[in-house]
Amino acid sequence: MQKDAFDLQLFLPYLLNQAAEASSLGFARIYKERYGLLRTEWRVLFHLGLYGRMTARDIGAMASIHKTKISRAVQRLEARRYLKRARDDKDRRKEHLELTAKGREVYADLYNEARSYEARLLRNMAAEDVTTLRRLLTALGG
Amino acid sequence: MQKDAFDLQLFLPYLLNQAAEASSLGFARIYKERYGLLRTEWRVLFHLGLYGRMTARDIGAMASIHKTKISRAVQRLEARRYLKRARDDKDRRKEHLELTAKGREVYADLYNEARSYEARLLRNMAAEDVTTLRRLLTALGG
DNA sequence: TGATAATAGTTGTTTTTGTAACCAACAACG
DNA sequence: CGTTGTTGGTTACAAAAACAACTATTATCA
Repeated sequence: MQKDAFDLQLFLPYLLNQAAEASSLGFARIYKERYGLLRTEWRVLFHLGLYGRMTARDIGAMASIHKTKISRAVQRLEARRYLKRARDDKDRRKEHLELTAKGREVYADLYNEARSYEARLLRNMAAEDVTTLRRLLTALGG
Repeated sequence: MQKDAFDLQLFLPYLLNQAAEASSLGFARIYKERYGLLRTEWRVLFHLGLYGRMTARDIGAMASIHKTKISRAVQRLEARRYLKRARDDKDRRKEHLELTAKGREVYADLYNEARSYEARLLRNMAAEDVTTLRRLLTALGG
């Protein structure tokens, strides 16, 4: 039919999804079981933990997450006292989000988990391959 | 704090998810808009198109899709007359699934779309990198 | 055999997500 | 100003996914 065979297992969007799902699973179990967090909540938490005070809009733009998802994640994180909101005085539409002490604790714990989890994931991969992988994924997904 | 900085954008599960989502989007639009298919439906269709007659269980095992998702995808594909079911005579729990002529047409069309879509995705990537990428993703996600 | 467990697949219910409509505050421009 | 458009964020409703419980059939093994 065609000279180079097409295998679904090699189709890039499919392959990426499989790899993403498989490699997210273990970490998801941690933040889910330990803190009852959802995927978007973990992401918002990490954005605030890593980059400090920012608005919902900025997180959305940076992570390509829809604003409704962020809105709900922020609500739940606030309900657990992981973050607090502060309206911007200049532009009263904006809300600056910031982790509380409790939120920073959770973040610090998950941060360590993330690092060791990733180390386990990449345990058997050559350092050069890891670099290449990151570069290519960034090109595809940025 | 720590010697090698941790950037969320480089955290592998995150990066993989971003790349997977971004690279699935365009193809999803095609099967969605053109045929009203859902993600799992497209996947089931492709399994049957590529590998021929198989059972729901086998598809699930091969693609790591939960059986309830497959069950519902099969229902919808059957309702559209894209596939037909046949009970196994030896083991009457099993159902062999097979594409109809109509299903094969849709498959053939999407097959071509998948190939050209992937080609566009990889347009700017060196052939060697593509090989490496597939190898690494397979190692992560298989 | 017959009781127990395992397998293939379906159905029902609850969570999450996606989409659209919405409100309030600000911007632009006549 | 004031009308029109845009932006940041929330809410409501519909679509989809996750999870658990279920039926029917076959396998296991005392």
